[in-house]
Amino acid sequence: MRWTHAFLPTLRETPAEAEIISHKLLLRAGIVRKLTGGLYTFLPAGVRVLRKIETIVREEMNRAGALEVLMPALQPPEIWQKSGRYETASDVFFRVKDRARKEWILGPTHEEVITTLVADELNSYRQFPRNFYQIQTKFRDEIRPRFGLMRAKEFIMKDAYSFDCTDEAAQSSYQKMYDAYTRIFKRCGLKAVPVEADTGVMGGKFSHEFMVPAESGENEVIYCESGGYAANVEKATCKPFEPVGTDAEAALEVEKFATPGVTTIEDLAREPYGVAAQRQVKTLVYSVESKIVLILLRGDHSLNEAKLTGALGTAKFRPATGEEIFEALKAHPGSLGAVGVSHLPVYADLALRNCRGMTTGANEEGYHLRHVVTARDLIVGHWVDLRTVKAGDLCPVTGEPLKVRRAIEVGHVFKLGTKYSLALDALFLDESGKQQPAVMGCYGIGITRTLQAVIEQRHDADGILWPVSIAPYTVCITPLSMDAASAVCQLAEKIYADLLGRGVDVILDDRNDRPGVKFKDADLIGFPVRIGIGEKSLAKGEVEVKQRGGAMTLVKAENAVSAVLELLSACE
RNA sequence: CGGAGCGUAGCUCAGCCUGGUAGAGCACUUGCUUUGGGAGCAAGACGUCGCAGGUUCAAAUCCUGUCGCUCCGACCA
Repeated sequence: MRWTHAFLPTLRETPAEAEIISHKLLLRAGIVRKLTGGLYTFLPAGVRVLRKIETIVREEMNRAGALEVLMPALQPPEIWQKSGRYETASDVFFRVKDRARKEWILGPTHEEVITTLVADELNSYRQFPRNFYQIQTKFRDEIRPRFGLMRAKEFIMKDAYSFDCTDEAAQSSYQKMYDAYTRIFKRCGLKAVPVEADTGVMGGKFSHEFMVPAESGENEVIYCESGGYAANVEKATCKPFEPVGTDAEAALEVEKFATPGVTTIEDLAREPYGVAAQRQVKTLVYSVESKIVLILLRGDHSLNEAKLTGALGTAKFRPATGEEIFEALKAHPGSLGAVGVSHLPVYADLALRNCRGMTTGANEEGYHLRHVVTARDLIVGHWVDLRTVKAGDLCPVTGEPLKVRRAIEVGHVFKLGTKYSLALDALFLDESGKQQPAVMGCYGIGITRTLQAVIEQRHDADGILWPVSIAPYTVCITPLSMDAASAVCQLAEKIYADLLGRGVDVILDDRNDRPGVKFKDADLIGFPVRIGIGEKSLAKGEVEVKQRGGAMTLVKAENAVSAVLELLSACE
């Protein structure tokens, strides 16, 4: 490609709309342009990167035995009603109506579609296992699109769906995808780490997210430096806490004491009371599908709503209002407690188990209760893990202190089980002639998000550092004169032709611009290798071969092509 | 949906407080010079100041409404 023929509109200044570095570089390097919030046009260079990522994904999916299909973006609401997600996922739907005023959904994902296909086409255990994948534009009515391609209304996703006859076979399908993902991100030049993840509204047994560590990431990952444990904060657990209190305290009776004006954990922790937060029981009141539920945590711990969703079996909950709380406990927030409460369901975090000498609200303004023994004084219906793990907690595997960092989710693998196959009748006859539901898994990669994540992870002060595998062009030739008669220009043309002949994605910067402009643009766009041809070095028969972000070497002009080919293969 | 900020040339922004002929830098066009890290000089083109009302002799500027964008939060496979 000749630069003058390519369309590479680089920006010297950063558009005001971009906040994070990858978003700024997407715009400055001429990869995308915004149409409106959450909707982007991919410019030619962006399309080239996108296609290369897709090619890597296709190669690895095919290698793992998956088969490519292409499903409609437009979906009928009926299949969503059948799966039960018409309600639970409705917030993300873009809906459209046809001329007969029938409603359609722009697909946010495709479990319902693929399961419908499988229900029709696969009827015998002999036809399994199967894994179908597609690369498709998905539509989600995000509450707040942000950071360019990171969270958009419309984005390109690779999703794969596996169907197996047994749980063990499904496990093996899951592992194949997990391994394929590891290879895909590596080939894209990304350091992505698999972490244990919450399954959320997808449902299912367990899942892993592939995370790219980045300050701008929207997720928090809890990890152990030993490498033995990593999980999304929504899912993360830690080594169990030792119960608070002593055997002597177990014998003390509950005692009400005056705490005028005390309404927070911090108030009670201060003098004159001096009750350490970990000695307190925090009482939260939630409205769960219109019913009031109490949630208890240690005073120094905080609630993890993802875990609460799992414990309750529904995501339809919210903190109760002041009126609801008063109606339920005849007390206001600040003095709440669960001692003696038997008329409401109580969910308590495991860290409270067998604690003694605890203090909690008395359900009476200005009073608290001390010497509370959780096993004796609380009527707990459900002991569950409800706590948000934080840095410094101990690793459940090694016992080392855990750390936390932010990350971008680029891939997610789920073991779904039979939720969708049962709902949408993806049944088959097993060897004994018995009808069984297919065991499913689903596996997503955000293609457009991956593109941006690469930039987020690979850049310097001058611009992007594309890996050879997905760079829009792998080699940029920068002649410092465009006088057609000059030796510089003629050599540049010769090397350009040679590299093209070798199948290299090469771009020749044939603009009649000053060298500074060419260097800045090449660095900004981030071609992995640049060949500089100028009169000075050419006088000695040499050209410059420079790796983006790396060293520059002088090579004999006649060896330039082989030197570049060698460099490219060393990069892969 | 709550909070904050911003909408003026293709881009970055000034002007607004204190109403009075629409500005700068970069980019663009033409010419000359320049040519190893975003050149210089000269000439030129580019705007219904987001939109709609209102106040006023007069509105980019003041008031009201509205739309859009960005950030924070809630939310989110």
